[in-house]
Amino acid sequence: MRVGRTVGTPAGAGRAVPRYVQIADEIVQQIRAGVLKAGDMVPSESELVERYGVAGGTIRKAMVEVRASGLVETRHGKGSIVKDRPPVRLRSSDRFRASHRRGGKAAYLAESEQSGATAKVSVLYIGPMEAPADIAERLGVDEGTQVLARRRLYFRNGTPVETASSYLPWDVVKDIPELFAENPGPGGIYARLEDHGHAFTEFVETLQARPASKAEASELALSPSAPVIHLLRDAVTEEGRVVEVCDTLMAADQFVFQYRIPATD
Amino acid sequence: MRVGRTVGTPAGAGRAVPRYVQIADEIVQQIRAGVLKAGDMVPSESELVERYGVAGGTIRKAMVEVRASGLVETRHGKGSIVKDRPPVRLRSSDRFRASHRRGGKAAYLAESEQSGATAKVSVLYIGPMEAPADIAERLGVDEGTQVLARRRLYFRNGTPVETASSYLPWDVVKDIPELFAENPGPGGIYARLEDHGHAFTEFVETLQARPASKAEASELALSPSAPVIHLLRDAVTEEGRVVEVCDTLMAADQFVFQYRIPATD
DNA sequence: GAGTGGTCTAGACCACTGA
DNA sequence: CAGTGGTCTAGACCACTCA
Repeated sequence: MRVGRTVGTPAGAGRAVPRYVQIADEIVQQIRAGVLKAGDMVPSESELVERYGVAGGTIRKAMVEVRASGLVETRHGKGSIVKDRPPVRLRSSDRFRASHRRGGKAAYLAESEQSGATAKVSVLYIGPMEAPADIAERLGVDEGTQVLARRRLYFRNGTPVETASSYLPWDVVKDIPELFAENPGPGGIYARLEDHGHAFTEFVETLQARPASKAEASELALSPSAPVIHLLRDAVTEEGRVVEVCDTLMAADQFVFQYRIPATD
Repeated sequence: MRVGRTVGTPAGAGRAVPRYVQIADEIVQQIRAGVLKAGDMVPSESELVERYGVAGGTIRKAMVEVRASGLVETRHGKGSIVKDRPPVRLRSSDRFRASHRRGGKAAYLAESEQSGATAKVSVLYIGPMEAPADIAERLGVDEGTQVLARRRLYFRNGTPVETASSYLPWDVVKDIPELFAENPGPGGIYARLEDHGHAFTEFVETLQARPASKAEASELALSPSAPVIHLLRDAVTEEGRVVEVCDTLMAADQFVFQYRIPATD
């Protein structure tokens, strides 16, 4: 099949930056400049083919780039829509201050109020579960031991931004009925644990950033391989016991993390 | 042009998972399983075309996926090589313990020793610089004010993993000649600052993950849009003054962060 | 059912690498 | 120079969305 480069510009020719990158940049610029506003539809691929006078595959690659910028969300039979600019949320280590719990605010809602965004929590599952290996190790129990799992999905302005799974040893939770409820009451589950004599000394958070898997991307409505933050938090009591492990996965573009590290020994 | 689906499996047909994803997964599995070891070349694209009996474009897309996994590095006229598995480095907030500084170890080398990897630091620039806006704000000086900048590039096993830029107000550094040296001596620059009466109360770290820009990707030898961690650290003294801001950019696949958060108020 | 994105093919031409 | 990855085309067929 004799094609393409008989007419027009040379294919991979003396051009430094590929055509599809140029096109992607132009589209991204239009969004940043406000020519395309949040909620607007990006022109359809066939329309872009016409406008730029290139083949469909080229537009296709350009749109992959545009999606990678995170400014756009594409849905199959519909098209691409310019996303609301994610007003990032500060996730401060201060959210674990004991006074917040005594003040009756759960960490999540306490923060959302500050930034003035609509927050929603959807409970996916609360109940017994066999502890996965990594969680079991952190809780100091054997793999497969029954623990209480609390899986939630957090929304912000209607879009899912975070999945969180808490795991607690059964002997810790069995006498605390609130921990089996969707809403554990003022101050959240940490406040309930404190009510029952579990005094915390520290929380240990471990984070890692990596590209989202396909499954994670669809759950958080991200473009595949957009960065996500995987965070594991151990809640440690005075006895040195880990009474909760919280495993959360976040859309990286939605969060900024802040930690205050005491300089004294 | 009548094509493809006259023979073999249907194109986008009743198949749930696209062929290129299947192929990508197979290749990734081979790497994870050790069939392809670190340093091995992945078969060339034309070889894969033959082996899987698909068109070049399909293999091409599969390889994009494989690259996104971060297990492979592709170079133009050469091919794709299986990367050394990044032995991730734990970046613990404990590295700022005062006892480490008094013990004479700089934070970076103190940690590298633990994990037994070859570390190298390359100094890119040490000298005066006009403070960029965000840095100036954190230091509490006007934008454009002269500050001391210390730009370094950190290597691990020969590959660059982190760029770090420290900024210090000029009045703080002008009497501390060690801060102008490539090697500021035992305990690093924080130890020198303490020697000169700057007692630290805390360090505040702010992190965000995002895809690397093209420029950052090339500086850190990453595939473009691989995730990076952008970390800003303020060093706060007893007087409440920020005497250093450290701006670092890290290849996300090389680091795990750990923070201990005191539960008491 | 018209329109949109998603997958795939077959083939051309280019740029880079290394013997 | 031969071999490899990178860009591009033109066109087919599919699945999803929505009126």
